Amino acid sequence: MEATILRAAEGIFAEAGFGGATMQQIADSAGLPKANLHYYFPTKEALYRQVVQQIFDIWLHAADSFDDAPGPAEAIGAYIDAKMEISRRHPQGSKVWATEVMHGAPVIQDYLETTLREWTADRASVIQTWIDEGRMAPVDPYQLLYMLWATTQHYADFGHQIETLNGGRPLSEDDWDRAKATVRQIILRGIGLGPAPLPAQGQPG
Amino acid sequence: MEATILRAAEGIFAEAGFGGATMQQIADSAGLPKANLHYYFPTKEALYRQVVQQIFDIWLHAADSFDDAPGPAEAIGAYIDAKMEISRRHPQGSKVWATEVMHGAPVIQDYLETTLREWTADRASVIQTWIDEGRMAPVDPYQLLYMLWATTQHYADFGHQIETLNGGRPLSEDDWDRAKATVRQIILRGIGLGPAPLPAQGQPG
DNA sequence: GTCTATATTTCGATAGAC
DNA sequence: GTCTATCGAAATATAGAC
Repeated sequence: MEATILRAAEGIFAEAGFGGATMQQIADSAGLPKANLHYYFPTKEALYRQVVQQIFDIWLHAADSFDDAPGPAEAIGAYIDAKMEISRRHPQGSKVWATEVMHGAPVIQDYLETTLREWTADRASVIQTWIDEGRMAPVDPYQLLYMLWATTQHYADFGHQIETLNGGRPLSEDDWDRAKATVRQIILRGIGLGPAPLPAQGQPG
Repeated sequence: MEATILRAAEGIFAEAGFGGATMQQIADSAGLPKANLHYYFPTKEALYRQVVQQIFDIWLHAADSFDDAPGPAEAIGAYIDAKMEISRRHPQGSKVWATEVMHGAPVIQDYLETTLREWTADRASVIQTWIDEGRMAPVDPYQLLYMLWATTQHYADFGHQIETLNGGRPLSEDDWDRAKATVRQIILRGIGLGPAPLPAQGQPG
């Protein structure tokens, strides 16, 4: 029963944000009277907190793809694939997270300052080691991580815009494959792990 | 007077979203009685529409950097710089736009289907021409544009998260320079317009 | 044009029967 | 555990004096 409510709440919070969502909408979406929500979750904020926490856990699990790889190309490539797949399968959760952060993380600020900060520092350290060993191009590890998050989550958070630019149709299987491949290709080549660049050309002007 | 209200509204809408923002908050932020807002803007939605439209115009102006350049490296590099600068100077506007799109663009769907669709198709066509002429690596132009939007706007939309991971301090001048340089470097090298990749190495496993 | 006061609606949350 | 009915607070929007 909690799961039913959480699923409905995730969708409504993603569509309307915390302030815009109403308990009535969530109750209707879950097919329950409004009072039942308050039976399982004392307040609207408690329900919201659970929804955000769910998404945070999904993010953290994507780290496994990163940690289990032998080198930078495999690690970052697999991480991109994992994050893209999450954007595809849990777009609503990603939107709830994005909205929460954009509003200053009033509910999950403590997670940002503890779990996420440690997670990020650890991976940045691994990336720096690869750079020091000459296994990838020297780039700021934090900015690289931000780019990975930005590019992959964009397909969830801005999915509506992408769908509109795709002729109003959801991305097909092929569209998703092409998106994944392009992100992987540009990022990996961008950090020195791809094919050779084009030969220099004279540019007018 | 309209400008004062719009400036205050942008901040409140960015912090709380459309549903979470109240006319009272906007009035307080603007230093006006609530009734005056309704004198200049008939409804909350009309005020919100103006705020979103303002941001949309700022986005479109960033296209000048793209259009005025002689080739792909200059065009995309200048576009990244322009978009990063917008993220720095107008982070609230970017957040309002992001929230609007995440909620399904209920107010500006027509802009997505007309102006943005045409803008995107035009630039994708230019990129495809550069690819056909061998002036940059063959990548899906739409996915490249999405990556440019995602990476640059991330610094505005997720600015709070970045600031938290930056030790709770706003990005310094140097931080912004490093961010800009990293994004430019990775993207440009990622589309074949940078230095050579690292020599292939044996990877364990 | 600007303000105070208020009408009207809708929200989150609860009471209490079953 | 589940429902109907409702309370009290807060929201948008307006009326009307100045």
